[in-house]
Amino acid sequence: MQPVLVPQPDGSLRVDGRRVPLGELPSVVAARDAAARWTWDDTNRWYPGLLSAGVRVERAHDLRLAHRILRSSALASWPDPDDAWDSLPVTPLTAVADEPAMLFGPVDDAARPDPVAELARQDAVVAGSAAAGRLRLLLAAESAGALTAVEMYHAGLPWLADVHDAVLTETLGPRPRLGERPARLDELAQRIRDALGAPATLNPDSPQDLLRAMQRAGVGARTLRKWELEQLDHPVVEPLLEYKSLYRLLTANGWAWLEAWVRGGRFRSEYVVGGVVTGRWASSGGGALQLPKSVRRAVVADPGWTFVVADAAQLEPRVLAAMAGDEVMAAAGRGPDGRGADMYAGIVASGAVPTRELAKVGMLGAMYGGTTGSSGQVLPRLAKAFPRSLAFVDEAARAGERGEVVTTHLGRSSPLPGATWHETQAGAYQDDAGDDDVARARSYARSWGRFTRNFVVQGTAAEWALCWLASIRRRLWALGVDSALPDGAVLPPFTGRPHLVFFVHDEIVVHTPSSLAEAVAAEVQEAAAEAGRLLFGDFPVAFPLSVAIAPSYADAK
DNA sequence: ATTAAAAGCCAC
DNA sequence: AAACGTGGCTTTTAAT
Repeated sequence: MQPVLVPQPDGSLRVDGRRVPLGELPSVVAARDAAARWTWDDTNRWYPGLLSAGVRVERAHDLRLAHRILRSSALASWPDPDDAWDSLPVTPLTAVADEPAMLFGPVDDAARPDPVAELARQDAVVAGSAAAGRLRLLLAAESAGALTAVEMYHAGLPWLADVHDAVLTETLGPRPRLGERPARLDELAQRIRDALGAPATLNPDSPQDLLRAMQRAGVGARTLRKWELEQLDHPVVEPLLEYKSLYRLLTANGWAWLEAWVRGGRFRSEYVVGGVVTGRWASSGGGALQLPKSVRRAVVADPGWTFVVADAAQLEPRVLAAMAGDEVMAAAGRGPDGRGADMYAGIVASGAVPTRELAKVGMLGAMYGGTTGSSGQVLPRLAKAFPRSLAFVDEAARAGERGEVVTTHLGRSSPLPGATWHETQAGAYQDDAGDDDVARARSYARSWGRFTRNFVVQGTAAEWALCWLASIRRRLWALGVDSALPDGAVLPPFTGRPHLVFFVHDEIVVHTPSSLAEAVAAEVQEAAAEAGRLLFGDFPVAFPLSVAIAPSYADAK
């Protein structure tokens, strides 16, 4: 049930006691029953090659990812000092997929630690935990996430380069020759110079030059931040803000981006599972997690296909309510029919605060540690209406201020503050400590408290999202039908079935044959309910989604 | 010439 | 209104 891939010195693998030449791995995997949990050092190292060979894996155990969680979890006690598993690098997907000869990467790496021993060690650590069930769920979800991330890279996000190019041309003007400024930016640069009475040599791309020119013109700006410029009353503000906005589009998602990251009608950015301390995913290359709304028009489904786009509404406050056991706040998120409604509207309906906007900034402030402005002002009212949730995040913040570890619902623990932090705290208790030493220590402590306050919520929301993803992935596969080509050949994974193509923290995009879109939408809904049950059992918290079916990502929002 | 930091904006 | 969490990425500018 749990075959382990053990790299051998001769470049082959040992699986279930049998020697398997690398080239035979796909057929060995394909021959096993679907319940097998494939256990390996690094999903990124083995799974891309399997997918390329047309073999999908249902379940996996990623030893590297599991190790990272267990090593620092406060819900487990790890028996050994640091070893090779603590510094095992993740295999970059680009290294595996770009080079067919490297389908599985090099295997004869003597430094690779023993996966069989590591699995036994991890099993023992989990079994010895008082929260073994939660940890098992977390490890399973993390590993399923690793499979999903590789599959999304394999499939890619459908991307029409000509639509992207049209967006750029409409906004910036036609693509200029190398080193030249697009027409629209050029006009704005001239308007900026005119408004400042600056010479033609003024380059708005140089913050130094620009700020100096603005000071000479008496604009009164101290920085070039957008929000600060918006406060000013000067003719340069409007063209400058426009320039900055277009410049951003050009440099971050312009023609160069298009050429670098879009190939064959697909955008591929590598997801880094667990790449954020809280357990959120990071991404590498192309900035998948910051795709600006302006270019999402280019995300267009294949002919005959469409997208199901879903995002979890107010995920973090719902997660907070559930982990804090706050029935009152959970009720505010269930709505009149009990199936889930706008949580901020529910908070208003409860009488705690007068407007939705205040409910929103107040809850965000509670989860981020905000103290100023309208957010700070409504906190006392929220604390009175929802004492359990507010006390929960406050306790996480206090633990952080004391330099302690906090832990998510399933058992991912925060790191400890570094040496500088401790030195600063110690500095406040020196005999010769001045007011500034004490203030700095307090500021550092508060800052770490904001981190731990947010960690428990963001981290548990990431766990919910992992379970959601895993459930969607499994349901889509079960829903799918194997498409056969006219000659009877079966299409490889994901070329004929609905599949995940995008994920950002609390939002997913499924690329699906149009005929299955409604069924996919229903499964995505079911998966959200399942994720809630997996994490919080019978606790009555709702996780409603907003779901849209549209052939373009931009139209789904 | 190369690297690192700083500033700023994008996403959630 | 502008301090209040997690990141990636690009450019300019300073440092080596």
